[in-house]
Amino acid sequence: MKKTKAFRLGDLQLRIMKVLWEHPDATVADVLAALGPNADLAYTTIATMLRKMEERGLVAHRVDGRSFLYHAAVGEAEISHGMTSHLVDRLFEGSLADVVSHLLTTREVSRDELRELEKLIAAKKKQL
Amino acid sequence: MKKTKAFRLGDLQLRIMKVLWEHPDATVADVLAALGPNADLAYTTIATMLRKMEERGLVAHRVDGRSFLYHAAVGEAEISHGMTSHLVDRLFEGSLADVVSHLLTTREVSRDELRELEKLIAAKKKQL
DNA sequence: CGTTTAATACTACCATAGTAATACTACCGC
DNA sequence: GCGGTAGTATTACTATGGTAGTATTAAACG
Repeated sequence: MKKTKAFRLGDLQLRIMKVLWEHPDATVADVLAALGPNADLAYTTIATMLRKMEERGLVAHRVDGRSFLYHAAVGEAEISHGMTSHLVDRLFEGSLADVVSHLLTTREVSRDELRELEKLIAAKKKQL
Repeated sequence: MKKTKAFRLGDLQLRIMKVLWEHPDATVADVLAALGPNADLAYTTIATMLRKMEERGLVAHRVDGRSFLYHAAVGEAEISHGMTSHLVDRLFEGSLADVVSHLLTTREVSRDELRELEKLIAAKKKQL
């Protein structure tokens, strides 16, 4: 069993994963560019993070000439699921209703969004 | 402004906060006991964590004889909101529908829970 | 060919979370 | 009053995330 512990991703690591999910086979320079100039990071910072993340099994690379082409080694669904479940379990004891209730009371919600939610729930209901 | 950065709580820290929200004015021994014997931690581990958390402004204490009585210095709502928002923003770009959709597809959901969610949404709708 | 240069590798910090042993200290019971 | 004990204080160590400088190497260009 792998048991990647696919939660516990730092902010930068998650941003890098997002880049790799969208652009597989990215070089260090590609990732740095994709993070945008707002994220004022050194080239070597990204390179180091990618190496550390590869150690952890989050990403992998293949060689292309002198360059490494990195790609995500775990899917977005797995990470999302891991991180979300972790939070829901830790903070709301796994109660779905508690999470949604919390979200509805603490965030700005538009009428459109509410309609969207109703649709989601109706669909799920039919599926049961 | 304090800007407590009220997310980024480790697991143990969150468990301690939960204890203090339920039992204010708890001693180190009280917290340790409340965490249960399953959590096999040393007395000094809790004491150290509490001191570190006090440095960060998460908890505070008052003196009672030789003992410190600890209480939470930030509310449960603030922590929940901070942690949840952080995750929703980082992982789902702030989209409520995306979060709920994800929760519905990745977790076991009972018909009762769905009904509960519908009720929550209906209530919110009326409130707008 | 030799030199610039672009790539990775190595090393080194700092911060925070978690964990705990050890040291100090003051009260309480005898 | 003295010693045990119940507290806190100090110190320390591991792991991980973030950040980046320096070293090395190999390719490319003239």
